[in-house]
Amino acid sequence: MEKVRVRFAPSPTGYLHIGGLRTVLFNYLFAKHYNGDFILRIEDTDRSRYVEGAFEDIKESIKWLGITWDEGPDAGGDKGPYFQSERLDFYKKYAERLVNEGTAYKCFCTSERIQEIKEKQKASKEQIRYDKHCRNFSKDEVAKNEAADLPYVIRFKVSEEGQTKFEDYLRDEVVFENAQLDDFIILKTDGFPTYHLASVVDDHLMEITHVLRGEEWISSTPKHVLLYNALSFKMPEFVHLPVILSSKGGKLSKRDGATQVREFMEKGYLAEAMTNFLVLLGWSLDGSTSMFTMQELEKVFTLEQIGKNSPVFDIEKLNDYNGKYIREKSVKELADLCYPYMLDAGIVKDDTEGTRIYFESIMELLKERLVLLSDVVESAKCFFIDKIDYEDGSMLIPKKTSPDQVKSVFKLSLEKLEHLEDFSVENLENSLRKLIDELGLKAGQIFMALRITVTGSKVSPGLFETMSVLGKQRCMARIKDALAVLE
RNA sequence: GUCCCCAUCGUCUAGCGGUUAGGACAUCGCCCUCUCAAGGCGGGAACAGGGGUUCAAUUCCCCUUGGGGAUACCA
Repeated sequence: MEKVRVRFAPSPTGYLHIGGLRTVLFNYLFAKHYNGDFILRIEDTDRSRYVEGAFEDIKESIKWLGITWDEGPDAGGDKGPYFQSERLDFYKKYAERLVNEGTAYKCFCTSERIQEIKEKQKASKEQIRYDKHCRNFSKDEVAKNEAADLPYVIRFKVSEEGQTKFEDYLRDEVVFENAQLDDFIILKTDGFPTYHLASVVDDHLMEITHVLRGEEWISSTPKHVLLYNALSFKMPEFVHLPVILSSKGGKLSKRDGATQVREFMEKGYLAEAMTNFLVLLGWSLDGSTSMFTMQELEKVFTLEQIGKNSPVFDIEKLNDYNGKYIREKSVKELADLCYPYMLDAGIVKDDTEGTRIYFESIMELLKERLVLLSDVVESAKCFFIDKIDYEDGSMLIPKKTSPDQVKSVFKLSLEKLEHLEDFSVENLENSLRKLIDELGLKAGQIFMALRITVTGSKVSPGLFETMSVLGKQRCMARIKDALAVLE
């Protein structure tokens, strides 16, 4: 088997979409599985849609998963350049060759004229397509237009009969009637190629063996096939990956929440979770294995197990993965990952060793409870703030408990804690449980009152663990504060 | 409208003619328990419909329906 060479060819017209990242993953895994090359090529042939920063974002998003490209921007390679805007001569050469051979022609129609016929066709409910006005110009007519310096595009001359077919790896033969195809443009007025020409020429020149791309390309593949044949290029294997759908129907869009890779990074999704989630969107090993490392995936990933139905993006599942991978991290790793969120939120101001150590002890408690790294801000806040707002104090009184009972518990707790030298989880639990026994109260209620006192929330890690981490000073101060509010 | 693709629990999927149709997420119940998680145990939940082919169809073929995609001098 010849060496596998695949490419991911994004256009820098926006930040990388989550669906694009999946395409990257599939390409990469396929290449690595067969010891092949993964190439990154930038399809910047639409100057009007260029978005500043998109190129950087695409690179960063890919690298986030730990994926690198063997050839492409920054990596180099002997099939470059890897920006299509720097390869204009190639496209021009091939376009002209097609014109000379009579399989393409110059079209001098103005966009106004095209617009006009389109509207007419729309009104009479005809198929919308080019009317082939310039298709059969005589040499003289063409020469006259050229002499007049009229701007032109180059169109591919599609046969009016017959069919164009190709093999798609996932769905066998796909057939299109040529009559359905338009005389599509391959070179624009500005001398830039359209996607069709550019990708075919580049895939050939870069010796791409397999084209793994989104399913939305199926309907333009016959155009590519026509080009491959006209240019006598060897056809790559086509693998059209089903697109990721929204749970609300249709393509994944902003209305579904995050769609850009960047947003997931910022919210604190782990690359491991994203990789796992994404690879299982349309691929499965055996229907039961659900956690893979990148290395394992490289070993087991093959095309045979790719499904052909469009999967729905299920954020719940991604969240589940994220929680699982968070729990697999060491406390140290997790603390490093979470600390920037604390800094960003302004909850911790410094990055001293002391704060770090304190933060790690907090992470020990939060580890089991985080879904997103960014959740740390809300959960860890109470460990850093100076005062907790108890409002009018009513939040401190659990159901079926009187204010007096709470007050006496607080007072007695203070006494007990005062004498507690070692604020260990064990000591805290022993002494507080003993206190409740002595008073003949229900543990749940009292612990809840203390929890709210100490954390300001009804939800927290274990009370004794939390108090132990907070330390004697803070706990006592907060109970005193709470007591003051109740008095 | 036209063309193309797809079709197993709510979701991701296993299944590649004969299975009590399996797993995961979500959901529900129970256990653990100071709340919330995590964890453990258990429950409900699917072959879109109709024709064929076959001794036998979830599985192969056709139609219908449903969903998706494409219809640009965008990729």
